[in-house]
Amino acid sequence: MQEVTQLRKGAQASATQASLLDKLRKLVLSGEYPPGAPLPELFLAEEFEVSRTPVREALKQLENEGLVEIRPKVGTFVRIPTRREIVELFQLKESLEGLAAGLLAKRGPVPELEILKRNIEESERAERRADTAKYAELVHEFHWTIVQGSDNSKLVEHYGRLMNQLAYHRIVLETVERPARMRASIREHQSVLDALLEKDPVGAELAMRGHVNASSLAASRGADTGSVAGAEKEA
Amino acid sequence: MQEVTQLRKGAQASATQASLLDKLRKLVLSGEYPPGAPLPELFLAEEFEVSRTPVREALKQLENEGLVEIRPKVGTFVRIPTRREIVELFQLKESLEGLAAGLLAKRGPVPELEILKRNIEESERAERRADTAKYAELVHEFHWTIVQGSDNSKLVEHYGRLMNQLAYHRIVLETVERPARMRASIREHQSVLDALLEKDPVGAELAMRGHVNASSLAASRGADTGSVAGAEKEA
DNA sequence: GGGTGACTTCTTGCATGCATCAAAGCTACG
DNA sequence: CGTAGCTTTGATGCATGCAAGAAGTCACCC
Repeated sequence: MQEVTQLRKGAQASATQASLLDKLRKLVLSGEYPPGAPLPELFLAEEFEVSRTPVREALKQLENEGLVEIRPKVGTFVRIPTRREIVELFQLKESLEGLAAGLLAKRGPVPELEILKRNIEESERAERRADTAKYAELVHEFHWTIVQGSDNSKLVEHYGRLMNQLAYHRIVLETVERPARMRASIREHQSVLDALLEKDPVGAELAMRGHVNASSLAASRGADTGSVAGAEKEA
Repeated sequence: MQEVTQLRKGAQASATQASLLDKLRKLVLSGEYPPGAPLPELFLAEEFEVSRTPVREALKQLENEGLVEIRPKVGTFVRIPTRREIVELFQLKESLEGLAAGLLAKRGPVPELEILKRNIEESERAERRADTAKYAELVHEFHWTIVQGSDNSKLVEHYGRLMNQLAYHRIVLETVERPARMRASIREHQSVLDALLEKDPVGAELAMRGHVNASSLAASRGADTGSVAGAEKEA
C-alpha cells in the first residue's frame, strides 16, 4: 500500500507540510512522545516517509508553539512546562476568556447563545449520568464556543496557542478537577450564560474570570500529581 | 536552572539563524519592505550571503509571527494587517496590559514602581519640551515596564507577539495619537501608578484598561491610512 | 582507583540540485 | 476584438550531501 503512496508522492503536493505538522503536534500533545523525549529529525523523517527538511520545518514550528525545545547541535525534545509556566498560562487563560465573554456579551443575540444553552443542558445530563468523558468534552466545547463567539480572530489565535501549551494539563483538569467540581462548574457556566443573555459585558467577563479562576485553582491543586516521566531533572 | 534555559530560548540558535531572523524582522517592521512587497528566498539569500535554507526557516518564523504571508508555490509577501485585525489586536492589548497591571499591583514594592515614577516625571518634561520622539519612547517603555513587571513570562511572550503585529500602527500612535493626547495620557499613567502604589489590583487593571482603550480609540480613528498596495483582491 | 584527555558517534546546520506548480504572457482561433 | 489554451517563467517544496559541534565513552596516565 505504501507503494501507491510512493508513486503518488508528487500528487499529494502541499498536503505533506500541513498534515505533517498536525501529526507531529498530535503525537506530542497526546503524550505519544512523552515530555523530555528526543525527537531526532532522521527518525521522524523515516517514520513519516519524508526527508529531513519538512520534518525540520515542522519541528521549528512546534518550538515556536512552545511544545518542543530545540537545543542547537544537540537535538529536539518534547518540552516540559514548568509549574510556574502552568500558573502563568492559567492567568492568561482567565484574562483571555474573560475578554471573550465580554466581547460575546456585546454582540447581542447570536447563535452561540443557543449553543451554550444546549451545552449546559447536556452537561447537566452528563453530570447526572456521571459520564465524565462526555462532560469533559462539553466543558471544552463551552469554553471554545465562547472564545470563538468573541468574533475576534486574533484572540482565537492566541487562545489556541495557549491551550496547546496547556493541553497536557487539560488531562489533569479532566481527571482531577472535573469530578469534584462538576456541579459548581455547571452553575458557573449558567451564570456566564445569564450575563450573556442580559448583554452584560462586565458581568459576563467577571463571571467567566471567576469560573476560570476557580477551575484553575482546583487544577493546580490537583496538578501536584505531575512529573509524568522522571525527566524533570535539568542539566 | 530551568529559568536560564527559558531565557536563552530566544537568544540562542547558531548566531547566523537568530541574527538573520532579527534582521529580517527589523526590515519588515521598519517598513523597509513595505506591506505587500514580495520576499523571494533567493533574493534574500544573496542579500544576506547565506543559502536559501536559513532564509526559508526565518520566513516561516515570521509567518508564524504574523508578519509575512507565505502563499504556497507562489511566494512570500509582507503581510497587510486588515483594519479589523488592528481592532482585534487593540482589544487584546487592552486585556493583556490590564492583566499585567493587576499582577504587578499584587507584587508589592518592586523596583518597577520606581522606574514608572521616574518615567512619568521624564514624560512630563518631554511634554513640556514638546519632544514627541522622546515622549513616544517613554510611553513605549512605560507599557513594557508594566508588562514585564507582571512577572509572567508567558504574558510577556504573547504581548510581544501582539506588539510586533501592531508595530506598524505604533507609528500611527506615535504621530497621530500622541501629540493630541499627551496630557491626558500622562494623567492616565499617573492613575495607573497610583493604583499600583496602593497595591490595588482591580484599580490598576481598570486604570490600565481605560488608558489603553482611550489610546486605541484615538489611534484607530487616526489610522485611516490603510490599503497600501493594490494586492488587496479578495476571493 | 580516580581523573583527564582524545575519540567516536550521533545530531543538527547549511548548501545545493531537481521536481513541481502557480501565474503571466503569447498565440491562435472563434 | 475577445477568449481559451498552451508555453514560458519564476518561485517554492523537497531530497540529499557534507561539515561542524556536543555528549558520552574509553583508554591511558598519575
